[in-house]
Amino acid sequence: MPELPEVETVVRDLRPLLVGRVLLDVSNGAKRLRYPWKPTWNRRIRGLSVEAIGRRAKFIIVGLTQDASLLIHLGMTGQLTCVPDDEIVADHLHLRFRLSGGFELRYRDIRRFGGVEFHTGQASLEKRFESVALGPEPWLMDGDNWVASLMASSRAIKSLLIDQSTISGLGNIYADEALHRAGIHPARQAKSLTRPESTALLQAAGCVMEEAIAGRGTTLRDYVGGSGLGGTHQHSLAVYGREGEPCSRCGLIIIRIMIAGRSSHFCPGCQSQDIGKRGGNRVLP
DNA sequence: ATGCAGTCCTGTAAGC
DNA sequence: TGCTTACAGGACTGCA
Repeated sequence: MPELPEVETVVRDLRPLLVGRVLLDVSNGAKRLRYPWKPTWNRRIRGLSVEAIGRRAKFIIVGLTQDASLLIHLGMTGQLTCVPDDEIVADHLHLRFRLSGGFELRYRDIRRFGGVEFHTGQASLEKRFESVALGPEPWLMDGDNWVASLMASSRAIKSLLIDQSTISGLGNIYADEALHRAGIHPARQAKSLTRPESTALLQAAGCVMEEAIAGRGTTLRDYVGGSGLGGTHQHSLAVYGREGEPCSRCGLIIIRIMIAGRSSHFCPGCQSQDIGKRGGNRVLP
């Protein structure tokens, strides 16, 4: 399930493989994606070449000549890879962009929660981003604005962390990891956090993401990077997916509860329900 | 306005 | 063994 670190890894992998290549053609499968590719785009991409590749939150932006771009979201199981065009074709492959030099940019997505869009002009792209109302990424979030957002919300802090309009890039895995690192119980009301706790949580979110990027992301099920290689950060997770195992910091057994319809993993020792208790203002390695 | 539950989708695993 | 059911969750819709 690609969150910010996985998307960043895909971008970094693809950059040397993709930049400078010309889009020759595209073929798309019959199954409808959440963000569907329109057949009218087929001829419009022909002859455009890749100038840059970047990322905003969990969206990948492939910058093309003539001010055009591809906007890609991987959803839950999306895979964007650049491979030689004779590479074996796997199931659930939805889009194949034929590239110069005998390569293909492939979009594969088992559960079809993602997709690829074509945009022309900066305005079209900006309008698209406005419609999803993305908050800042953790390391760009202003501390005072962050504290204010938390103080204004009676929601569970876990629910706020995965809400892309408040802060972008975190999903279920890294939200659980950030809460554990900051010593905050996921069910705490956002407005119950003290200022030091809020600040520690923001810092923890940034650290967790940076470490995950360094490990090429977390491969639990379907995620692979842009060259098809998986991540290694699953070996470094402190709480996510570790229900019933002892906490590496205090030894208590990690618990899983449901918050806002999502699994939330936490350590009852390190993450107290009580305000300011048990290391709420610490950021530990 | 706010926040929750439901929806989409398929593969995997648990349970009977 | 073979079926049914639950679960995984990013982003969106609809409802209270």
